[in-house]
Amino acid sequence: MNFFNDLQERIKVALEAMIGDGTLPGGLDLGAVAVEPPRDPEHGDVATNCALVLAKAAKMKPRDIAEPLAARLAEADDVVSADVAGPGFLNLRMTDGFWHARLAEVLTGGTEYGRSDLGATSGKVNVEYVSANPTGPIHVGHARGAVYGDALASLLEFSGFDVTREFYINDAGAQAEALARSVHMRYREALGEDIGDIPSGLYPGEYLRRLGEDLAETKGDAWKSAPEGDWLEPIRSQSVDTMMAMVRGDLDALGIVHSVFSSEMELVRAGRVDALIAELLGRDLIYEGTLDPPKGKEPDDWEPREQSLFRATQFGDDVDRPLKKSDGSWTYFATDMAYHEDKIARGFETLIVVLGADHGGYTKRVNAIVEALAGDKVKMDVKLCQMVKLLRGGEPAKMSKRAGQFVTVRDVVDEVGMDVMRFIMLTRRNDAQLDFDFDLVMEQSRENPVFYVQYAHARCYSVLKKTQSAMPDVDLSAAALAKADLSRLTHASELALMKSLAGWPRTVESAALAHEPHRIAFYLRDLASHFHALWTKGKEDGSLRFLIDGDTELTLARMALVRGCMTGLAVGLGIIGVTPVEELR
RNA sequence: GCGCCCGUAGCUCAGGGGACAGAGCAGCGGACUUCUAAUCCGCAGGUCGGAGGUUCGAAUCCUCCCGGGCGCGCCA
Repeated sequence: MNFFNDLQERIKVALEAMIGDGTLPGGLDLGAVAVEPPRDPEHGDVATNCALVLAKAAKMKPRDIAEPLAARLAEADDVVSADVAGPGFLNLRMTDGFWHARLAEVLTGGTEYGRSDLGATSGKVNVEYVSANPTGPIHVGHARGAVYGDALASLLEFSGFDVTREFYINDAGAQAEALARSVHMRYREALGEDIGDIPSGLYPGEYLRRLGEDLAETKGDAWKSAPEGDWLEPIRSQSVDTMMAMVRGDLDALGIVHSVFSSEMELVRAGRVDALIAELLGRDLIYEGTLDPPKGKEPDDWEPREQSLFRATQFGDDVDRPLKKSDGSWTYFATDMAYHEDKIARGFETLIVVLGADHGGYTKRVNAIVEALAGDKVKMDVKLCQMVKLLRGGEPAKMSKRAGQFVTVRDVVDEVGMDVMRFIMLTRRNDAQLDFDFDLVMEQSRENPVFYVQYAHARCYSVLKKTQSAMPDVDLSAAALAKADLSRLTHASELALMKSLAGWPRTVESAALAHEPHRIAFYLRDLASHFHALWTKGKEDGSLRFLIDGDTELTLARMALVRGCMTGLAVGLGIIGVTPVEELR
């Protein structure tokens, strides 16, 4: 369906024919031949650099390759012209009929338009995202990674990859214990004790009060002054479960559902960390050694300590990494090694991990793990999402009503809605910082991309509805419109819209391969722009309106274009999880 | 000190080996009184942070420098 691929095939066939008749020497590598939209639409519809790429190996001037190739390609019925330009580019211009055929594909494709089997042979893909500590509600800072990961997973699925959406629960570390201690304090509080301020290092959030109260109800004062060893584990376990239920609820408010939740604690309990470390010891990838303190930022309490270290430097990391804390428990890194080993054992061939930018320093480490465990058999891609700056009235929004609290995803979704939250999070590349302006995102104007795109979709819906009531007898279903006489669509603005729609499969493919779902959001804004332009043309020139009294045939052709556009918008919005609304309030 | 990310129009950002570097906002000038008003068109705006290098060709790849962000054992 990606017509650039089809044309690439045609060009290769033509090149091979030229090799066959001696115009070109044999043995050329056609792999570097690119077929893509020219930067400047004035140059044509499709451009290829093949003459430039092949010139050296063929020992020919680019033009001597491009001109006979152009002559061959120009013979095709759907090619208007094939011109050699600039240093040796070959530009193709396609007939209107070619674009009409693309529009028909949109209509017959429907919600599947642009779906491909691109990833069918790539093996299983694991997308791990959010993976927030189960110690409280989801913070707005997590939302970007959540939306990014979710949209990326959808994008990959749409492109034929076998995708698993995974959440890693960090329930075995010090944070989970701090949660348990915090809940224990709330429990004592519920029993009437004056606990004063929650000590630093513990979680002061009000949301833990309820857990303390529940404990007081079920346990009475049994754990009130009992030693920590009696209650730490049961409270940890129970609190993590409660927090995870809350986290899932928060994610649900964002329209995000993971299919696999992996528990760090379960890996530890199943002995997976010990087993892996034994294996790595056997491979001499773990040794006893002492680390130097980091230069330039030496911690005050640094004590040289001989400990077990993983030879991460053999796999591109900057230093070897410790496996045990001084209290004997595993470091985060040690259990994460076991977690990645587990993912690999489950048969994933591509691992994508979405992290906040503040975890950037972890990238090399996790790459080192995967390389050590799977070599180049498993591809690892750590995606960092930069921070989101919340703005209100141009000023930084208050991140806290009071110290210790934070803006939750739930708060923001309640205020602006899921669609706005999701779309805005994809209006920047993941590695660029993002401003989230509460005033702007609620505005109904062109400046607000969510509104702009949804408005285009609503306009499509509206004009179809209007036409149906004006012409009750016509069939405006996609299947019927695909058979309309599309040759009536000849205006430059109509063709521009069809070309934009025809570019969708290529956009999806490239976004999927690059792991960049923001390209979908940018595409949608561009598609919407073409539609709005055509709409306004109809206001300036009555003959360009979609609904033409007395010319049912033309009206049907234009309805096909409108429905095609609506389909394109809906499919794209679907991938990023935004509702294609039928009307605006 | 070291590592990673970023530096593109006044502002916010696309483009990540190809042709004259694009869009939105802000500025200026127009169109549209409606198939839902919030839409559209045009003008103006640039040493792609700087300097070298690779290449037929560099905003894009490499090296160094400058500037900003993040991180740098027993947090995750």
